[in-house]
Amino acid sequence: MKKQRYTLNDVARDAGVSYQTVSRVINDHPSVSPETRLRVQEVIRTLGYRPNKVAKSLVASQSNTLGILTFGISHFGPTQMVLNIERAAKNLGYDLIFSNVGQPTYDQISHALDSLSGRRVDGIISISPVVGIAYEEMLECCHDIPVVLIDPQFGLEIPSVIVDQRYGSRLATEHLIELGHQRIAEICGPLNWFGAIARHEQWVETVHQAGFTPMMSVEGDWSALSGYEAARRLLKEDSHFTALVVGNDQMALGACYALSEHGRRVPLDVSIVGFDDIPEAAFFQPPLTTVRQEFNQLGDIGVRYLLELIHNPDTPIEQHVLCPELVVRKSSALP
Amino acid sequence: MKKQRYTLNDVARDAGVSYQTVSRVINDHPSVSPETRLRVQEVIRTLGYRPNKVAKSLVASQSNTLGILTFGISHFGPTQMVLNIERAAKNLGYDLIFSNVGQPTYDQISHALDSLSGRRVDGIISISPVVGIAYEEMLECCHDIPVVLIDPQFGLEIPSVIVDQRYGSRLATEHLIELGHQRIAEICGPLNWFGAIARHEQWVETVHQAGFTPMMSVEGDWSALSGYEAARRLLKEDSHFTALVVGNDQMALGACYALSEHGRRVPLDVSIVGFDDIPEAAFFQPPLTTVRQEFNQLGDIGVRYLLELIHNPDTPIEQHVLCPELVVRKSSALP
DNA sequence: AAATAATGTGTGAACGTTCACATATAAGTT
DNA sequence: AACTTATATGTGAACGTTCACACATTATTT
Repeated sequence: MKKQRYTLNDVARDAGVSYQTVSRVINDHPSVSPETRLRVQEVIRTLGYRPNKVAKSLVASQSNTLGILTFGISHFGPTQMVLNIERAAKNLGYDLIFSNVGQPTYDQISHALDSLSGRRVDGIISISPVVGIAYEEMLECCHDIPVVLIDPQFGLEIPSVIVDQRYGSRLATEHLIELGHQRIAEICGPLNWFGAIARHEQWVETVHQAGFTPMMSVEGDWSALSGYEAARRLLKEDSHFTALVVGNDQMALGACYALSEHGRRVPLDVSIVGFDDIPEAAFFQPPLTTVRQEFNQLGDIGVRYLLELIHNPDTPIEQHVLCPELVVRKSSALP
Repeated sequence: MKKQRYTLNDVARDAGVSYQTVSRVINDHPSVSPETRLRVQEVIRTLGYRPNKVAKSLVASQSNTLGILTFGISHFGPTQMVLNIERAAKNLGYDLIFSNVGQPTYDQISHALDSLSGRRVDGIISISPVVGIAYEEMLECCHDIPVVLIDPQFGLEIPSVIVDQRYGSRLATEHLIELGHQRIAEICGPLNWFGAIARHEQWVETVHQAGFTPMMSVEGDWSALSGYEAARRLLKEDSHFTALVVGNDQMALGACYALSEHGRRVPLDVSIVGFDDIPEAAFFQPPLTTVRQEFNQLGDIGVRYLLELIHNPDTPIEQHVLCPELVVRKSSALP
């Protein structure tokens, strides 16, 4: 009943050669005569034989598999990156084992890494924008498997790819200041995210540098709902702002809604700048001025870097930095 | 330099037992004396030994791995499902190999399936809302690996989990008709998606059943941009509609934008109903009336069903059907 | 003509596990 | 005292590959 899985030996028997010859055919080894090669290929086709990659991995002690570790991919950025990483990996002959971690606790992370390490992945790419465990502890769990971090803390001596969040935040805030805004409030992302911290700190700094005082800042969780609630709190407690820097586009949407609920028009009464440039941002009402991050590139570069590390352990450790860019639309205007 | 990977034998040597005993300790086999067990566990800890799952898979000819096949997860639904499937699988001790297929062509799909099958995944869960290859061909590629389809065509004798799209579409259209709308247009999803087809057909049917004639229908690609463009075409070519059924929430956002650009107010001049209930939909302006789909449940049920099929091949083949539900907000009103 | 090189093919071992046994000791039963 | 049963441990084989060789055969050089 159960359909038999064929092996090298089955093919070898049918083709009248040894298993080694079949192996050579599969791996495109040159020293096989054209006739034999053809005959073997024919048998492979008729039998529907597929090489067992598990066995291959065992003997080669490399799996042609990459592990990807994420900390919640419900957000736009991580999702995009997972997709791009998968594509980049597939193009280079690697499969992807996907592991998401609900809470960035030591236990959960080390368990996930153990699992990947047990599967003998050749490398791990970790989308770790969250304050979780120290990189050293992470490496500990991975033993000698190379790891590339995406979007971790800025300035670490770790193989990683990051977006210059401070630069992006400065772009957003300076844009508002140049328009003439002086009373700028903020809705920031969860402050256990490196990116959220960096943007928040830079917002404070940029406002100060312009000679003004930062107004109130409320923390959201990236969701539109939290943006809505944050904006309501802002309106209640420190409502004289004329501009609002928001940690991502979804929260900006929620904030817009809260503002219009209170009769504050965007951008006439309040200017708003978001972050990410999700595809929908251009169709918000009004279309959202935002800071674009090239998530696709992040993923691509990350995979490429990881493969370099795998194939040559002496690849220098560095932090690839990408620059975000300001996209001006209609949600920001003169005060 | 290269850190040695330890094996059963290394642990056995250090603990002064045979490799088999170590194996027993790892697999919680009962017949190991408490002292020996403790001693072995101690050695495992100090050595930092991790069992090689590749070797285990080889001998057990099962990998504790599930393959997940997607056809573009940039959309909200698939993304949610991948996350949930991963969580459900992890809870049950399975890892996930993630494979995304750019274009649903036979070559790409069969290549992806070959790859999964070569990795000896125990089962495959395919988020296949797209007219791709026939299920029979798919099974062909998978040999005897169980497959569960998520969101495929309705009414097939295939292990699958689907949302009753026709029911959802009827909900949306009837809601508009009950409000008094007679001239209802549509922006549908790409018509190579089963869900888009079902919703479209049901829209036509429901409008007819009410005694009216369906107005123009334009096809989008699920993106807000395509919704915008579709609405503009609608406004240009058949503009007397008072209501609009849109294939998903993103396109609805784009459509709203196009309408307000043309001075048509939502819902005063045109009512709009979307699909999906993405978390942002409640914060559109106006908040979007939409049909909610429980993507989380889809994933959960899919995994559970797949595992049943894996453990008991005689599990009856069925199509789990989930019902969507209408969420009425402010984008729909009396004409 | 003999020595060397290139080509095609086959053999044994290894990768790190688990499975099916075999064995040894201790404990319980007739 | 002799048989059965239970417990704890060890041994050989197997999973399906690849690697490092060894061995023919043919082609090329000296």
